[in-house]
Amino acid sequence: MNVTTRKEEIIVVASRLFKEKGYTAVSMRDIAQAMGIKAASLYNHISGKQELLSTLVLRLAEDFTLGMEAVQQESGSQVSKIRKVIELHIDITVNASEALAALNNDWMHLEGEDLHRFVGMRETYEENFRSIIKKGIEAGELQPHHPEVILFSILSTLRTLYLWYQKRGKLDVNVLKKDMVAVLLRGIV
Amino acid sequence: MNVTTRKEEIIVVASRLFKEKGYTAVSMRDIAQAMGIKAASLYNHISGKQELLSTLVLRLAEDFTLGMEAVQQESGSQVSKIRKVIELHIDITVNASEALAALNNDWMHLEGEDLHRFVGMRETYEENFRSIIKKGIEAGELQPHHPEVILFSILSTLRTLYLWYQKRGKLDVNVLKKDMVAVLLRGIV
DNA sequence: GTCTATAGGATGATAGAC
DNA sequence: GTCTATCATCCTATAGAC
Repeated sequence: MNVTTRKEEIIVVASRLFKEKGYTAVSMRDIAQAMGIKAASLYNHISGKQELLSTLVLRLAEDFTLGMEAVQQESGSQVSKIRKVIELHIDITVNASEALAALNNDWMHLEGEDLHRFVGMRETYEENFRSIIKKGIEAGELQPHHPEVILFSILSTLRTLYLWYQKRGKLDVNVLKKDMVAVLLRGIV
Repeated sequence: MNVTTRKEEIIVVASRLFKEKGYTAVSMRDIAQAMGIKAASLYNHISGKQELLSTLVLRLAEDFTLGMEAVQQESGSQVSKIRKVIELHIDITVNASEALAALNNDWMHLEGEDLHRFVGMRETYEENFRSIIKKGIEAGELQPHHPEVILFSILSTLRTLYLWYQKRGKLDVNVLKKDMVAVLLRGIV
């Protein structure tokens, strides 16, 4: 049985093209050609180009939001929560590396309420992460560096993992999680 | 005296707009409007939109290439070379944070020989960095993690620093260097 | 150095036939 | 569900006046 609708096919093809050239540089004709149909036919399945972007970005943003909420409700140490966040990013990267490009690079082309919702979700996510780091410093679990530097250095690595995972992605996911946690938490020296 | 030519003004304005919306989403009309002139007038100073992109990207790529060559010729430990590379990225970020967006996100819109040159420079840069890390592991200066994980985690943080520097950039550059080196080398735990 | 006017083509999207 | 035909608009770039 085929559980993949035509609409979902279009979204998958679009995410691949968006990753390669960016949302603005991809035309509806490009997407249609990659599917072997004409551009006009796309509009039988989707309302327009914007819907493709907002579907890709908001879906993923919700995954991150739900994942972070789950981590926040755990009872372990702050370091174990950070480890869970790292694993969350790796899991999402492995499952949706194409769509992550849109989330990272093309979110600013969202319009109206979609843009507003995304920015809100991203801010909440960062604030939750920041809170874990601050508590970790207070509890003496983390080095007393500037919390923003810690937050940024971890988050920037995790956010761009998708760029690197496909190219060098021969590593087993569990090995990757183990090494990434070690490098990000304990450094390299 | 005014050392800023009209052409340089256009490049600066374009880099700001490219950072905000991406190369493809910025029109010549946008750039002209931001300068208070008409689009056609831009062509008296530049050959076209492509020239703006290739100037921004290749200029910076050369800065990184020269900086890396200087680091490679130093005589210190591998860790001290990594520290120098981190400082190189921070210096360039502070001086050209707008243009870094084009280098990171829009290099794929370069054409012909410019694209080829950029990709070559980037590969050489990564190869040099990888070589420092491998020597560091061999010499026992660095933890024996997968070299690619170390390379990626440092480089992804440094490459996206420009996104974060402007927002939270109240930190003194020397404090930032110190904290960034500490976090990237020694971790946070 | 900037303007108006415009060429020549690409773009997102719709209407209506099959 | 896909097609052809088309619209209205936007795009980069050029020509030529001032």
